[in-house]
Amino acid sequence: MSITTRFAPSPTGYLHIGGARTALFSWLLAKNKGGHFLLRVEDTDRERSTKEATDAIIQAMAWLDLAAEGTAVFQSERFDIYNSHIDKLLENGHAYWCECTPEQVEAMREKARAEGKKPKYDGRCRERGLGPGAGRVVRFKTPQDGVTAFHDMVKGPTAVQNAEMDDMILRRGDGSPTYNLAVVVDDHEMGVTHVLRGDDHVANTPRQILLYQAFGWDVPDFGHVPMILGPDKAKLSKRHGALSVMEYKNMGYLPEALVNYLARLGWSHGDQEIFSRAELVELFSTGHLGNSPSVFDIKKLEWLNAHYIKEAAPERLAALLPEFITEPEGLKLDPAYLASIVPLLQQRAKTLVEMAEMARFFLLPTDRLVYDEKAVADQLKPEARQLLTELLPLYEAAGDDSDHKALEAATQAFLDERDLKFKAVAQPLRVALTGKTASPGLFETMCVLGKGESLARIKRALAL
RNA sequence: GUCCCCAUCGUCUAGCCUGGUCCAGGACGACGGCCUUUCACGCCGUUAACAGGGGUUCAAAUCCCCUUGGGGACGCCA
Repeated sequence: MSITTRFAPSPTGYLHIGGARTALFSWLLAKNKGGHFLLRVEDTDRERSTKEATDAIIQAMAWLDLAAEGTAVFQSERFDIYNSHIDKLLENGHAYWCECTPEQVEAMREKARAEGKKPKYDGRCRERGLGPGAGRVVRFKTPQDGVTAFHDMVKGPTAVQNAEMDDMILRRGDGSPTYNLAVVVDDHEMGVTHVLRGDDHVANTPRQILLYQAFGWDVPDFGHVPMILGPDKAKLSKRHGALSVMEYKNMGYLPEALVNYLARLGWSHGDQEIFSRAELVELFSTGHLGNSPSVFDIKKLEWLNAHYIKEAAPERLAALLPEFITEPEGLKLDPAYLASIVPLLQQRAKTLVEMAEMARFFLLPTDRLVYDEKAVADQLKPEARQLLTELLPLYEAAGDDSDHKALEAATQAFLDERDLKFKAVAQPLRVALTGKTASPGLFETMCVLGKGESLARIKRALAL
């Protein structure tokens, strides 16, 4: 039998790391079983939900390649459906009208807290047989004894005393449905068979199961994924830095690196660290989801990103690079040129931001190349200048399409004649070509720059 | 406060269900080395954990209990 999973974010902000991970796990669970993955936007709270957030979430999921099937379900468009279901519960005696005000309920909770008990609504309208009325809410008649149990896909057998739960509100005073009601109705109507969500929802699960039972519906399988923590082991939050998935995009991470990292955070398959998307789909199972919270480690993400940068096609990276280049005016940014630079940087850059910085000296026209003062002072001393001057005709004589090996051989021969070590010219030449003391291989760099540009740079350096 | 959950190297984790093959394996990081025209890559090595205490057992990281520590939930938010 085919399964259906879903991701159900609330559009009150961007897609954050934790949400992205549950979306990924839900997506993987569906794909692993050849099932369906759906998206539902939980925007019943009109105050806090925005169109921008909805778009941002969908965009982030697309970036991670976690697209859902069909079009998203918007809860805000389904209030009539929820209300008709609430009516059914009212009719079959599983729900009742309550006229207590928020203040009164708060007072009850305070009282319970003061007595050292769990703060709950005390059920005082439960048997009053009230009908509809302005400002009145509909509450669920939670069984007062017994246990609600379920088998969590991640945590295993789980049970909650019904007495721990109070009579939750299903319909607010303004007529809008609440989260638990809407979720149950939608999951049922969307045919959701497996619900994978954050740990913070565990307490909702028994309430929702009670609703399924009141409706007489099949209960889906539930799984609760532990949270992601910051380096201080507290819940991951803004003060830990980037939370939004798209911020990682902007920091130069590749989507496959983030996906691999997230997959491995809380899930494992033996000792394997690197997973292609196909492997993830094939190997994923909820049985190997961990059940303790994990700390987000940017260093490991960086390592994975470096790995995927090395593996990526240069053309793809070249296409992504321009948006990371600061002050691009007057820079040489044509795709073919960028694609020739990228292979020299793939072994060196951990992010596209770094790659863009490293690429900069390639992109600047000769007259705008920035020479590091200390590098010039240290490396372009008179003897070094003399050598570069003598080297110039050698490079001028080289063919336009000389490969880097030929250039290196020519340089080596020049040095051999003078009984000099390679080191005698390496750093001076590097500074002349790049303005810096650190760069990709000299001759590869010269080949990418081209003969004309390389010569011009050496000449400019000699004139400094 | 009440209820629930969790607990292996600094971090992610394997192992735990089905006790012995674990003086606990892998990876990231850190540190050291090799390679080397710089920076990187790569390669090699070092570092470092079963939270504590009781049981059960011939044998416990693995099972049970307690303690401690951490987290979550208790909304007319989702």
